[in-house]
Amino acid sequence: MGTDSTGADQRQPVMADVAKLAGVSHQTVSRVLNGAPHVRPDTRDRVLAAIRELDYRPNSAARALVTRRSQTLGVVSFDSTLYGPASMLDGIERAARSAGYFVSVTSLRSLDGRSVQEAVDRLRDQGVEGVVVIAPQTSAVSAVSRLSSSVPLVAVGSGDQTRVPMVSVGNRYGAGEATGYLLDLGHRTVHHLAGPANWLESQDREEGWRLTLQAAGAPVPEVERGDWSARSGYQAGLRIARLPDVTAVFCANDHMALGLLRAFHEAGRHVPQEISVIGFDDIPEAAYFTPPLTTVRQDFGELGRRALELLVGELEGAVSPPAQVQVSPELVLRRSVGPSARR
Amino acid sequence: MGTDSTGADQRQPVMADVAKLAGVSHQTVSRVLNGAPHVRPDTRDRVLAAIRELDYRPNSAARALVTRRSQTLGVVSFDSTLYGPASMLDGIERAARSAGYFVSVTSLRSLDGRSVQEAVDRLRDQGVEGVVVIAPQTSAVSAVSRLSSSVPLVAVGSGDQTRVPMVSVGNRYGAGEATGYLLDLGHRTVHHLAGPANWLESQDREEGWRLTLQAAGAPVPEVERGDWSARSGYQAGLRIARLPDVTAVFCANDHMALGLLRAFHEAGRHVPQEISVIGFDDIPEAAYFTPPLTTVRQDFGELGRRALELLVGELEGAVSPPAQVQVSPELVLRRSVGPSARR
DNA sequence: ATGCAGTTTGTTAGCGCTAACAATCTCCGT
DNA sequence: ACGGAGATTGTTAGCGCTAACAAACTGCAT
Repeated sequence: MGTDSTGADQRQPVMADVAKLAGVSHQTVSRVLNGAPHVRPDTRDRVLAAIRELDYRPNSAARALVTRRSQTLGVVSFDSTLYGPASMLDGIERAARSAGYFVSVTSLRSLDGRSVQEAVDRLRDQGVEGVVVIAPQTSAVSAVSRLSSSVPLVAVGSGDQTRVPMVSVGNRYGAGEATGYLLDLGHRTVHHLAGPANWLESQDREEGWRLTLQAAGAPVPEVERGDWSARSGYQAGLRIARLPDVTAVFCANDHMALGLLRAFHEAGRHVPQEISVIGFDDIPEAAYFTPPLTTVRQDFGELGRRALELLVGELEGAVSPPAQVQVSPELVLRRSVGPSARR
Repeated sequence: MGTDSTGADQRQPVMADVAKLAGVSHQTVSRVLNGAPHVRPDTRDRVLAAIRELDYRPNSAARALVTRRSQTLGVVSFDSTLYGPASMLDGIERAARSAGYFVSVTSLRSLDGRSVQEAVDRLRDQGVEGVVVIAPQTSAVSAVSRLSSSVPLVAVGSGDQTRVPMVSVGNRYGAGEATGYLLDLGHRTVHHLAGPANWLESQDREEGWRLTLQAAGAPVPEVERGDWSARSGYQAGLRIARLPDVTAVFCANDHMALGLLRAFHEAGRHVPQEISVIGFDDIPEAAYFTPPLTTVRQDFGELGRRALELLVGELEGAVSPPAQVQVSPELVLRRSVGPSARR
């Protein structure tokens, strides 16, 4: 580019350029930019005009350097391809934006302690003011609890007492609702297709299911286990379809329920006539499964939003007590459930 | 926190602290950090030891200020809740990380020109070195082309000649493959459930479908249109199920195909015996639909990765020609397709 | 021994911004 | 008309880092 014929060089304008053009000091420009009081209206106008004319953009690095605030939050996500994490990320980003923060993401393949620590460190090195960890696995949660971090941190996912503020869904409650609903329909008991053993969501949902059965005096069948994918649900479904006395299955998520439905269909087991199926999540597609899936709805976006609120509170508010926020799930009735065939 | 008994204050250590501890100048510390040549090994070791001891972290704002490089890239995404955008974002983030960049996201609700411009501006204000726009809509693409931006920019999505480098999937090709496959099976023609009219993906897939029909001399039925959601696919499916002569439908994405399958099931139209259905995307669940969905696979992650490569090339390489990269989709055969019933 | 090339380290000057304080300027009551 | 409280602006000093140059030190050929 070089220097053009007017002699003005092409470099980005800085505050001093604006100041000169407006005939004020750079500090006054700064004051206008930051909405400081005691700037005379016509001065402000001149400054704003100069800013517009030069298309001036404040340098965020310089500002961050002196204010020690980057206006940026970090998110550590796990496989943000999945509907849940993706929705949370979305919720977090939107909430962050409206609170005036940027969001820097980093996505993990595995949630072992080292990876989480690394991710948080990386974000911290970048200068984020706080971090949200989407931490659905026990390993991640314990990693987060142990985290040697000077950055405010909030976890979202399931989970119990940790030192870290946490937002989670009432997984136990939701699982209990689903299980109880099936029992009320006359099913002698309810089978369970659980998620991976090291995920908190799995554990909580399984526990909610188990406690409800026990409270009702129903037998507790052996748990089947998948990895959240439709494929694993399908495989588990083939196994379950061979068991003669199954009349109801509660799946730990909708994707596995989809695979399960597929397997039952292939095995000639009719849903809901012979077997009732309930999922968890209420992904947008669940209503269009064959048959439409009864499921436990959780609002991932809300989860993300709440997590962000917590973090911003910690950042800007005084000292917040390590909070534990719960978002309640809700049973959504569709056609994959019916009364027990064997009364 | 205040000051502890040793008199050392609690503030984050800075380069000067490391320098003092290691008995060198701060510049030498900087050299070690940046891998500059001409540092004696034992000096380097002492510096590294001091860094470890103090748990020193370079201040990224200070570095960015002086180097004019933020090591951060921006991504403008549209509804990152959807599988496609989420996967691309994932691919972009991973590629960025391995190229040494951070990723700052911002997610849009609508892709009109103003929103895109605003998002890019926001990212630019934050100091990103380049931007990837996940821009599947015509409005976004034209917005991007018009963008008054001093930031290197790459678009990912579909789309034709723009001034902006772009990575896209061979939508026309994939749609042609799907349509041709159905024709080869003896279907007199193929109906099409398209996506929103203002999405480039929709347009390209529709065009691929149309051209293939025309090339084969098949009649071109009226297009049905949805909004990508299973719900809209379901509604379109109810309409299509009423048409007597439909034997094959090509859907512009898998979610709509799911809704379509549901509608056909309810209408008593058997897939694939009476009607064949092909989708687009190959989401992980497609293999577990009832029946399993034949679809056109596209590798979203790869798309994201390529986009990032392009951007980094532009950033670090000399001057890159405005490239147009295409990723080829692939037809995946499953049971939702059969020979025409009406020969 | 002496000088010169190359290596290794240190010193200085900003990057563009805000915080803190200093200097003016207003306007009012007296 | 005069003092002072407030409003409005300007000046100075960094934030923590890297770039550019300067200084000191090494080794080896002479």
